[in-house]
Amino acid sequence: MGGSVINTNLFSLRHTFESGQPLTFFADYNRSRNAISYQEGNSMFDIKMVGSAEKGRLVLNAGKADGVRRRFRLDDDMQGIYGRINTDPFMDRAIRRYSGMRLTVNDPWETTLVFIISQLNNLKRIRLITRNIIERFGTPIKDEDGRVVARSFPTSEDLMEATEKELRECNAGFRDKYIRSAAEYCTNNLDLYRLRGKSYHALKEELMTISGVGDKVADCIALMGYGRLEAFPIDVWVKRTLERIYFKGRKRPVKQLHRFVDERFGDMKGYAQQYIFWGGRMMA
DNA sequence: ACCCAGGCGGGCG
DNA sequence: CGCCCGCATGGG
Repeated sequence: MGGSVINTNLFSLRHTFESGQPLTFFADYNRSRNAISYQEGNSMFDIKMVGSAEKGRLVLNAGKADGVRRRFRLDDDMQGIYGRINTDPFMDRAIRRYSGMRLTVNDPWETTLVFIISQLNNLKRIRLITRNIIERFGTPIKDEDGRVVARSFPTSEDLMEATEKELRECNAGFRDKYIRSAAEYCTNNLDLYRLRGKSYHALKEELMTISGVGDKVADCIALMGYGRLEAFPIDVWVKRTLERIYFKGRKRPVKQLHRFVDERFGDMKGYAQQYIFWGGRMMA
């Protein structure tokens, strides 16, 4: 069952959960309990955070500790990462305010689906659509009495049976065809789980062969589905924030922004992006 | 009414 | 290559 405890340094369950990453679209976070629960495969996770973000502990009522360590990147050296990306007053402020916010490690297919849904969309609707799809196509998980207590995230194979009409009913909108096509393609043509060893650029190239996955979404998948910290997805928020903080509010082509962050944040770009994304939204 | 959201594919020059 | 357009849907 559970019962285990993980000691944490510079980890905030709340900021991690509220920062718009794939897990946050289907896990349930209770702010007053400072606890989350979610389904992963056949296992249920129920995790409560105690103590401060600087030094705290995670109490697992359900779920395995090693999986939690990996999912929340608890072995990352945040002190070192902050030292690397805290390059200016804006970053300093974002790091202070969201101290302990981690990148999460998510399943490649889940991440792919979520970020296909994310295009031209907002966090609230991404969450709605994701939940609808899980509810409709996820495999039911039952208790001893046969009652459905949860549903697992639908695999690509599960989603091959989804019609465009059904996906529209999940509020997917024009993304229905991308979802269908990705489900089939990732079942029959591209095994996402075999891409883990590839270089960042090779990985991106493979991901972009999926219809509905372009440069930005591929970066999101690389970062949050494969843990590639070299990835720096630039969405409208990140673009605006970079321009505001580093270019006096002048519009800059995405290509130039990529060169800028490559130089500035180096191999910790991915973490920098998460703080710029969330800090830029919340501290505008 | 209009604009926007963790963009992408396709068509055109 | 780059540019421009349409795309569903709900909220401000």
